[in-house]
Amino acid sequence: MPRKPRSSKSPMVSFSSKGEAVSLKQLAAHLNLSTTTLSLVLNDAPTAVSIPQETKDRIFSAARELNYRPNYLARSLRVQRTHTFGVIVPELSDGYSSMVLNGVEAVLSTKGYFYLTASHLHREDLLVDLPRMLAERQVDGFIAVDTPIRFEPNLPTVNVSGHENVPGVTNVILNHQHAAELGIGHLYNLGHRNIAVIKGQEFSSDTGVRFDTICAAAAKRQIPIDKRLTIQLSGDSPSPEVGYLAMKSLLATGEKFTAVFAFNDISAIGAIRALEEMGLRVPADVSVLGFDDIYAAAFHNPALTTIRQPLFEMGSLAARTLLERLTEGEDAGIPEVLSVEPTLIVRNSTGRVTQAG
Amino acid sequence: MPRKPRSSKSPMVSFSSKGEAVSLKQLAAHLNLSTTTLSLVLNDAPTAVSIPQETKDRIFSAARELNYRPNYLARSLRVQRTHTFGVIVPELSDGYSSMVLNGVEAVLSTKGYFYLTASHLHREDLLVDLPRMLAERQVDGFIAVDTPIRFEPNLPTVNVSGHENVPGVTNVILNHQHAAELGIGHLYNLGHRNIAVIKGQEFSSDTGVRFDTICAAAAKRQIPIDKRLTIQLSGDSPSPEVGYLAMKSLLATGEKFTAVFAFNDISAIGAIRALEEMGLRVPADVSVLGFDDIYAAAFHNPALTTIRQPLFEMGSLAARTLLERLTEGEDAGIPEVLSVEPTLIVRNSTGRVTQAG
DNA sequence: TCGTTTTAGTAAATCGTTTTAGTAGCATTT
DNA sequence: AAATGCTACTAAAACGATTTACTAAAACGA
Repeated sequence: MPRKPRSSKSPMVSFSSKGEAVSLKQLAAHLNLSTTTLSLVLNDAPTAVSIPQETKDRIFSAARELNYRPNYLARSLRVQRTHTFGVIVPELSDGYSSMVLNGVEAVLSTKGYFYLTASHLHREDLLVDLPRMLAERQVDGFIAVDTPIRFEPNLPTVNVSGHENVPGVTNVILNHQHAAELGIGHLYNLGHRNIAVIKGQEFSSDTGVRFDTICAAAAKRQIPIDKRLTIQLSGDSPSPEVGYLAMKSLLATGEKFTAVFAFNDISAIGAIRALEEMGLRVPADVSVLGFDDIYAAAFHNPALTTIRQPLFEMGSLAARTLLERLTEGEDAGIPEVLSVEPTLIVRNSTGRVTQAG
Repeated sequence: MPRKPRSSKSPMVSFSSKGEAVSLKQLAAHLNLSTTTLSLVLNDAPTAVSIPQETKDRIFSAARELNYRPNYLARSLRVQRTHTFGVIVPELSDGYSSMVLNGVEAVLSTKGYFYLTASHLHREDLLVDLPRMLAERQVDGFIAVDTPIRFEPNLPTVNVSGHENVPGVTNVILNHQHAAELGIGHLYNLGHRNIAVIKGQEFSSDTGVRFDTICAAAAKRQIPIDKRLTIQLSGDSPSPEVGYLAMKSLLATGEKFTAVFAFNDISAIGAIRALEEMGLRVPADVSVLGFDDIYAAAFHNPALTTIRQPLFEMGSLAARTLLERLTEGEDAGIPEVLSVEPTLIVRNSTGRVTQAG
């Protein structure tokens, strides 16, 4: 039985080779085949073995000629998978998130995945709304970066630098104890005994462990961290200013110290600025130790000695883990914690202690 | 005619309040209403005036109770709009792109839009493949950042720092002439007459204009840029190293100069490192002028004098423009060029010339 | 009382795919 | 000659919304 005439589309060459998108249905009409056949052939489905090569070639060349582009929306709706992740970060331009994202993207791009980015800016409302909105867009999973989990993780989730123990969430974390050992050990070996510590902002998920492990490493060496030499960052600007202000206020107390263990490179840079403004040279008078090893660290003046976090690797590990959880299924149990190792990078912002503080 | 029995779903209270997603169909069955009615009410369609408030309330509260979440995929497929943009950048962690993205996101998040990010890494294949893949995912438009357009822009496109004249593409660009005037003017006023220039990498879209406008501004002041004092960045690392290497090789030539106009802050920082390694003080012996005003610029040592590009604003302008092109329709004609103004930020890396170079 | 309008909805088509369950025709067994 | 198996396909039902084009009943107007 002949199909009902399709408004005479078939014989026309119709679409210009560089024209608008043509749908599978149009392509099928053009070829006098069913969309079923086209779909099977184009996706190289197992069933397609019975389709003769000649037909396949016809389909392929027509697809090329009419510039057929599958509509991912329709496909995703049908197969219930979007090949898209939702990535939630505090902020984009802090140097930290973008390094992690780089690692995420390096992995995803090789697997045909894309990701939607959303910044929560430390706002509680966004911490619950963004995941919901991303879920409505049917992302296959979440990657959170330094972000508290304020949502029911009913989708596979990996949190980079997450310290909460949420069922269903895999945490990718630095070996903080090792990091503290490296940092305090380095300063200790240089002769420092009065070490100031710049704590992270309250909202940063690393703040707690970072400080605790540093205190433990110091106590272990009989040089407990003095409360009066501890100062906390405040304000959520991603600029060194927060470190600058923190150091200013520490200096104002008049307490003596020969070294500073900063929460991150950004605040270390700010702290150095404050120290130099007071006429203190780095590292001659005060050593400053950073954390993270962002690009700027190596080229700061003085070049920053720092504890390197492998941010790119943490991002790619997060992405690989999420992909695995998706393809392997969760039956095998989901990993709770994946740990990566820090490295001490010695540059010029730390030095041997000269006179007692 | 009664609908065929639906495996007895209707009377059960079924889904737990915090359960899996329920579809509109299920919600409708639960309420003994049609999906049509629900859709009209939930979307507050004009037709819904005839639905009594009582029914509306029933729908709203059931939606809340059963935790109804519209499936954006299905909706987008139907309405042919995804409220999603594709954003194409060279690389994420160069400090530049992420600032622009920040601006983009600030605007999009208030409008219910999301975006997919893709990095082309200056690879020709990705420059043509990524836009196609994003188009298959039915993005509503493109925002490109410092990216050559290697695709038929059959979707509304805005290019930040684009200098090609592609029909259908709106370019958001800095007023380069003004920028060059500010920079050269500043150095000239400080007494500099022998100014070295660090050109950008070949792949950067600003490289050409930046250099030409600088030369023009210098020529206008009778101090034409000497070819032997011009050096070009090479390599696509986003670290200051490229600037360091460039300055090293310039210094190796033995040519004399009292100031350097760098392509951007990153390369300025690298150049300063190279200069200081040679025992030249900045700014006492050589002034260094940066470009962009990334976060690190203010806290570098010495703090960078630089030409500020309003990157955040460029991103948000791009996003606003794209949204407008979408809602207004293209009938009114599309803007070809939107220009933003640079600012001179004077800090400590430039100073009055002391002895003739 | 008859015709019209309003009210309160609904059935079915649609978006562009994938996938399940066939089927018609031919060749090969038994 | 009936049964079986292959080959080369296809019809129709998903996926989960939106939207067009209705309709039955009630209210209203003359």
